[in-house]
Amino acid sequence: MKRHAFKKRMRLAKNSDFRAVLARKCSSSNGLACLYVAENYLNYSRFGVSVPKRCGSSVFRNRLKRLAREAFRLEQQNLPCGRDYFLIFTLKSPKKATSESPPKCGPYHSLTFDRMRQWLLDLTARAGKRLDRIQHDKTDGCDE
RNA sequence: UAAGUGGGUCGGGCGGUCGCUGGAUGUUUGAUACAUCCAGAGGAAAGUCCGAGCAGGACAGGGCACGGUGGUGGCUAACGGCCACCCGGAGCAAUCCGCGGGAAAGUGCCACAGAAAGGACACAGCCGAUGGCCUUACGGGGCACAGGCAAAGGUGAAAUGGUGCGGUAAGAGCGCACCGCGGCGGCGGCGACGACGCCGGCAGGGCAAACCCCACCGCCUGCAAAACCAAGCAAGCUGGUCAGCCGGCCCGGUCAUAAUCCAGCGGGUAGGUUGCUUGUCUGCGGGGAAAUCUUCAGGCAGAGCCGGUCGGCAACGGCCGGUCAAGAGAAAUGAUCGCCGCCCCGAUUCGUCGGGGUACAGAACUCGGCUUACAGACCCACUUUCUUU
RNA sequence: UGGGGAAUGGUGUAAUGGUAGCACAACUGACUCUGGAUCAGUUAGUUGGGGUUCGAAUCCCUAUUCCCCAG
Repeated sequence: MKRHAFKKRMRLAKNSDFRAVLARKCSSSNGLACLYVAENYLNYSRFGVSVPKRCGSSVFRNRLKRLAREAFRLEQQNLPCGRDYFLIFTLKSPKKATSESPPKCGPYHSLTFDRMRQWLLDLTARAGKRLDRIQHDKTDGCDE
């Protein structure tokens, strides 16, 4: 039976952890969210989410975080091990509902769990590829 | 039957799979991991508009300043909250709305318009009965000198009570009727106040959500408060001692004569535990060397909730019984699937089928309120109208 | 989380309770062969909802949005 646990130690918790991931400067984006990757040299991966206030109400921001964590929990077997991931939601949610547009037509509100899973796979693949390339260049540089 | 008013309750349900947080037990480890059991968001958790608890300010006192409240009586730990009543306004009514003390303590403002916005009757004006002067055909006529008057003044939100009749030279509460207003008296009410009777012909405009006055209340800061542990930097510089602190001022109080004090600069950490989620006692058991910690069971105390009963119009209070106790910390309370509810749309062989929707919103020290947001569902009481009896 | 403050044309800002003003921008016209500059004119405003007042940008209540500070 597969384990799909997402324990406390697999979360990015401290401010220094988040700063370290951002300082690695290896990211990919699809216009709605942005994923940063860094090596952590552990035998498991860690994950953190940041949802700015402009994305919506508190309830909705909570839902975004839960969806992202759930996607990571179910997909972590297919991801390379020993890395820190930091997902940032970047897009601004539409303001108060006008008579023209109902309030729940933003790009995030039509988001389902399956699409979030697709996002995560896509972003992690692209960012991982970049990380590999940076690593390769660096080791080459060190060899010289 | 239709329309409406007020109050209250709920705010999807069941099951499968995979997960998260806290606690207990068991196995285990260098940190830990795994298994079982139990518990795990709301009526507004929200806004942060008030009031308390709690913590600190060395003591936590008084006055001033400043701020808040503002009909009366009650409830409450307290409140700007709640209940009942009074007054004013809206509505046919149920009912709703009102920061609703003082303008005769003082100051200020009242633009434009208007004679005038509070100072007189100054301006403009009316009359000139009475007295005076002139004239006369002796019937009277004229002048506006004395004097009388406050009605009328294109205004304005507001103009020295209003309407009507009488009255007069012209007028006027000058007189009368009704309405308004003020004072007095006893009566009803705890009181705000009310109704009645008598008297007064009428005081003297509005604004206090302008300053202010009166009454009452309020020390200040806030769990990122505060305490402890660990790590780490520095042990330096400047100023003070008649100081400094009690956050504005005074009284009063306190530490205290010089560092191990205070303030500022510089430097360094920004990790953990407690606070923190009912409290306390007893019993059995478990951990620990001990202090002590803790599961479970029972009792007690509570400002939680529900039901009953008593007092009260009610808010609320007393008694009895039952029930429930979330505790995260880059921040848990979830994701997905199936079935069933409810609403809408389209088909319908009236058996159903398909599609869509199911609100507002997420605890952060804890309570009592207020305000704001909200798909829908249900209950109770009442008012008006229609129909029937 | 706690504290403090603000909201005025598209933008930046003034206004003792009494006609909402100024500058830039936009538009129109004049000047010019055309554009710029200049001149003349126009449009467009007190964050929403209540209340006090004869009358609120201003005073009071309430909601919304934004900004600053502490750590």
